[in-house]
Amino acid sequence: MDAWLSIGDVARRTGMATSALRFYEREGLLDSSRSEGGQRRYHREILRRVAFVRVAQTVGLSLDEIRDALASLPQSRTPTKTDWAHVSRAWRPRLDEQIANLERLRDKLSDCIGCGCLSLRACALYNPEDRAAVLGTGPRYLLGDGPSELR
Amino acid sequence: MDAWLSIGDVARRTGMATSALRFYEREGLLDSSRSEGGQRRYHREILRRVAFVRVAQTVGLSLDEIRDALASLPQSRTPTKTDWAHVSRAWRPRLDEQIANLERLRDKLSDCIGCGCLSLRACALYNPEDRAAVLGTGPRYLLGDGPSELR
DNA sequence: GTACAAGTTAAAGTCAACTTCAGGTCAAGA
DNA sequence: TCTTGACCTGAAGTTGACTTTAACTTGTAC
Repeated sequence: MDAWLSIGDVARRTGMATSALRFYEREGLLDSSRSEGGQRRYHREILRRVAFVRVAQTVGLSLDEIRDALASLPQSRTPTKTDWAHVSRAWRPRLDEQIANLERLRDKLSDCIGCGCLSLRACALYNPEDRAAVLGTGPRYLLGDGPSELR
Repeated sequence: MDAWLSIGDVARRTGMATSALRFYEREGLLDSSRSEGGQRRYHREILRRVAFVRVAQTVGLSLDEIRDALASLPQSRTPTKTDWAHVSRAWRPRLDEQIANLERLRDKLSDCIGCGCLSLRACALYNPEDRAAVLGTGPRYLLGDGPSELR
């Protein structure tokens, strides 16, 4: 029972594809040491880090934003639960805002379906401020389309 | 004051780029007749159709889904307000579900930030069912990044 | 000691929804 | 008539987050 994890181990335990783990490393989100032969060897701490990335994506952060968030963690020591809690606290208002946007959209929609207008600027729905109330740039996953092991 | 609209007219009046209008036509979302010289000539009805597409996108439908929705409109006659209202009525439960997903995510997040866990499957947040609660595949627009005229 | 699963890389491919480009043609006002 | 802006097409490019492929190397179980 070795102390390190191979990339396959991490993939199995996080549900990520190995290609995604390598990609995250290239993107500076993850780090690894290497075996003599050049294969990746991970510390268990990596599991929490991957979990953080996954959850952050679910909340709607881009990999760039996640990288920044990870960079704000203490470099000198292994992050504690408190450290993780601290960085993820910023997500809450973000979610609140997304919810509020959707609710406004829903309410307008109720009005506009009633009148059947949908007529460009006359209609409150046809408003660029509301665009991307729902969508953003982010992971391509749809429901039920996550990493294979969890499917 | 001609009865038809050129692609530029439609672009100005809907806020879409002409390239997007041509793209939608290739994708079977819009239709046009042609001038003698081969330029697109649109009926005023196109404006409502474009509005429908835009609003449907805001709600989170893919162009594929929008095409299907448009196909369900009466073919033989020009759609009435009631027809439009009918197809867009299906959006409401969709929005409700998106909002519910986000709210569940937010509540879990509150719990999990409290405990600072974020520890893979032990944590309620690390759950593929919740993936893409926030995001979907859709337009690349971000807030303030809509068609140029409306910017 | 050997087979074979698991790992390595760089580069190219995927997807959705468009935009941009190159190289032309059309149409409307002076 | 001429000029110039608007329009045409097909093909290639863009973005983010990955996956796939090809060609090769490592590590481990028997």
